[in-house]
Amino acid sequence: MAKLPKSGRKKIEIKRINNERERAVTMSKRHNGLFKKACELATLCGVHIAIIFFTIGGKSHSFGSPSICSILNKFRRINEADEQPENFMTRLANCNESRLQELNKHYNEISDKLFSERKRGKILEETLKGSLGGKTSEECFSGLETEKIVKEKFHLIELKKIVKGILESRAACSSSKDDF
Amino acid sequence: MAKLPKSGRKKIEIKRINNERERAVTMSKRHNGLFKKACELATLCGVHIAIIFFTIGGKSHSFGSPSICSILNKFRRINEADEQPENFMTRLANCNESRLQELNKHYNEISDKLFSERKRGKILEETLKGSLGGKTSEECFSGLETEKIVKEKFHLIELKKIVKGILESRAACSSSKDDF
DNA sequence: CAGCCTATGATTAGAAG
DNA sequence: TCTTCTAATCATAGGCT
Repeated sequence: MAKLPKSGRKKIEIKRINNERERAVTMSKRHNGLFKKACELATLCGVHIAIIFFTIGGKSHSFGSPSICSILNKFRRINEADEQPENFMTRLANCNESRLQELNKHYNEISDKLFSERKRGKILEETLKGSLGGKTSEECFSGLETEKIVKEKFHLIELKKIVKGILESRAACSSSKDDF
Repeated sequence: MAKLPKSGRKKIEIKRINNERERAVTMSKRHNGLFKKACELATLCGVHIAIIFFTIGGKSHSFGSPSICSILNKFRRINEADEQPENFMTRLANCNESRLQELNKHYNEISDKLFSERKRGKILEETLKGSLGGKTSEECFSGLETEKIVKEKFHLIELKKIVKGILESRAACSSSKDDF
């Protein structure tokens, strides 16, 4: 109570919280935050949105604007329009599913690393340039030139798009223009 | 060309954005933000979550962890208890299929790029160290230490394994676990 | 679990490419 | 559409009630 308010937010790693109590608190906070974001998105952009989630304990929470049912029905109509389901494919999809989650995580990691590495390169270059008094760094060593870096960047973006696409396509090969 | 941009974030009212272009931009940003939040919630708290939304234009986007259909099925079972439509999983699987091919290719590319970038950083560091006369680069800037680089390497290898695994599992995915 | 609090990390509005 | 940049707003970890 009479404690000095010293604590502030700290960076946390995005991985499962094992402490039950801590996890519950985080759940509660982020659950509210997520629904708030969804609500804002619906209002700002006029989208129809539904969110459903189940906690470890099996409780379900949902959010829907204008209503969950209308959205789920619409979703079902679109996706049921096709042919016969195949258990094999279903399993395949589920299987890939979890792997894709992993993949996405690893992708984010590697993406961060590349970013850090590039940033570091920049700092190095700046420092070097400064300490050499005007000489461009290219004159001092052979490495990747700017052009190559730009290309890398391009590939990173491409990869990001693909992963994103895969993750989004889980339900409806998304971004499909369905008219209804 | 390179003018310093003086703009910053401004408070906005949460109401429908009428300007189409502006709305699209906001949509894109907040869409990403929302899915990211959902992903974090799923990871941190182990919840199963699904998000579906439809834009004004009729495009649909979705997110699901572990998978949209498992969550919808569960939800439906709770609310109605009827049949399960998994037809679209077939399309999903086929969709992921080709994307995974792409992904693998791009992964190899980005892998190389990271390697090059790291190499470049090393060269820069060496050069810098030399030109500074003995001072270690750590004294001049913060960057990735060797240990971290090793870890990155590890992640890269892991990622590669995962991608490979996915590609190989196409025909032989045996285990599925839908614990609902 | 829900609230309050603060310092700080994360997100994003606005402008431009 | 998607990225980049900046600066300001927003969300939230950790602590306590």
